[in-house]
Amino acid sequence: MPIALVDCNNFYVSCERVFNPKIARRPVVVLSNNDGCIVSRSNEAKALSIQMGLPAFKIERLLRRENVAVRSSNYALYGDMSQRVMNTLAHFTPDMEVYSIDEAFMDLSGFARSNLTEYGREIRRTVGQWTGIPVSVGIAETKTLAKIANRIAKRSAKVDGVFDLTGSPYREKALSLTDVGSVWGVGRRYAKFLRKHGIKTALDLCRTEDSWVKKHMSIVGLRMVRELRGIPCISMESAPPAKKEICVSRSFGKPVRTLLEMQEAVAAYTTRAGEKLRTEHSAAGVIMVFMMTNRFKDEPQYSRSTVLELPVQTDCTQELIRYALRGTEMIFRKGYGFKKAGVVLSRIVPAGQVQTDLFDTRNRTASKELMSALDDINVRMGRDTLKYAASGLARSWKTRAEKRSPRYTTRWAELPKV
DNA sequence: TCTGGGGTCCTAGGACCC
DNA sequence: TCTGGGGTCCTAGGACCC
Repeated sequence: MPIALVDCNNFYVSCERVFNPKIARRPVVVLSNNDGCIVSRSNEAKALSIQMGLPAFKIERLLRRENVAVRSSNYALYGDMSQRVMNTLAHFTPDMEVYSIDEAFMDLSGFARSNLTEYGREIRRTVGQWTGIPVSVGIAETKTLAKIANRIAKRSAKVDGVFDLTGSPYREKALSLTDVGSVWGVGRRYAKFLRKHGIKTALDLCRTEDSWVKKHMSIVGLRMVRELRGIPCISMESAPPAKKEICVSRSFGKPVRTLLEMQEAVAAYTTRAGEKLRTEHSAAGVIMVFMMTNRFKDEPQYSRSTVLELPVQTDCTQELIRYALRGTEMIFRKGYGFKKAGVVLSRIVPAGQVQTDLFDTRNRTASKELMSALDDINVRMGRDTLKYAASGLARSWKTRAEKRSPRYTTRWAELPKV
């Protein structure tokens, strides 16, 4: 059962380049929210040894000296480009799993008899032509091996972006060239632990005894090792399961010091969480609010959260905000400079299976109609066209994004001009 | 001045039940 | 001296992913 992993190269940077060919040859980086850390790098930027996740302010001089193009994150653009890529991929197989914003697994079972490398090249060519985004394709018997094949496809100049490992005599060779820390499912902690026990490559891990793996890395680790041996243990998920938690949190553009500002921010995050909840057609029974100071600053620290139970599971923003504001008031303390806050919705059920309450006084039909009218308008006219006053107008705490490119594909006013 | 955001799964241990 | 056995449910914490 061959599986392909298609992964966009340097995805955020590639999106920026599609609409701005001038930066096609320059080193480019994209920053996280608040223009904080490096989250995407062009190959030229990687060649300058700019590390993933590095705070941008620490390498300001280097960025200037090397004439690196720096962009804020533009999620509206990346989300839309991602959809275009996924729509394109859907032409090539009936069975695929969108794994993240820039990756998809594709079941190629029906194509086992054809030349998979050739098919991979066609996928790559088509995505490039239709969207402008360069992708790499790795093909193998399991997801974990497809990940490794993809990594080789990206790195080796010889294979030109497509690498098929199915039934390959090179599997052992490929595994021996893969650092154990690069295996899908091995994070920093496990990598350190494994190296300490002399397991340095994917091949070493592949040859480790089941019982040892199970004991030290649980059933999850065992699945991973089996996958390395070519035994599929992680299946394709064509429809994403409903979310069990919905979290919206942000760092503030500047420290928040007053309860009013904090409540505005929490109300705004709750609004977003409610929107997510409704696109899932779900309702939540619990809301958690949290806030924290800046742990990198040598200042008094404070971090707290509180959990509020809703009397009836709901998807109504108004109701969620009321509880969120109450929670905010409970845990807010004056005298601190807050850096970040957020809300987490949980105990989530399908909206149609809400457990009703005999003493419930709310008019649920009316609020349902209100929410769907609100969502309609905001989808059609742009986010926050209508918003709750509780989320504030000035929004002094807003996330910084000083170098954001236009939202070329999702706002009429920002369409590229030719 | 300046350090991201959003998820999932598994396990151990406690509470509780008979 | 000596204090059962087996099960479920829930939560916190730890690991991972992008």
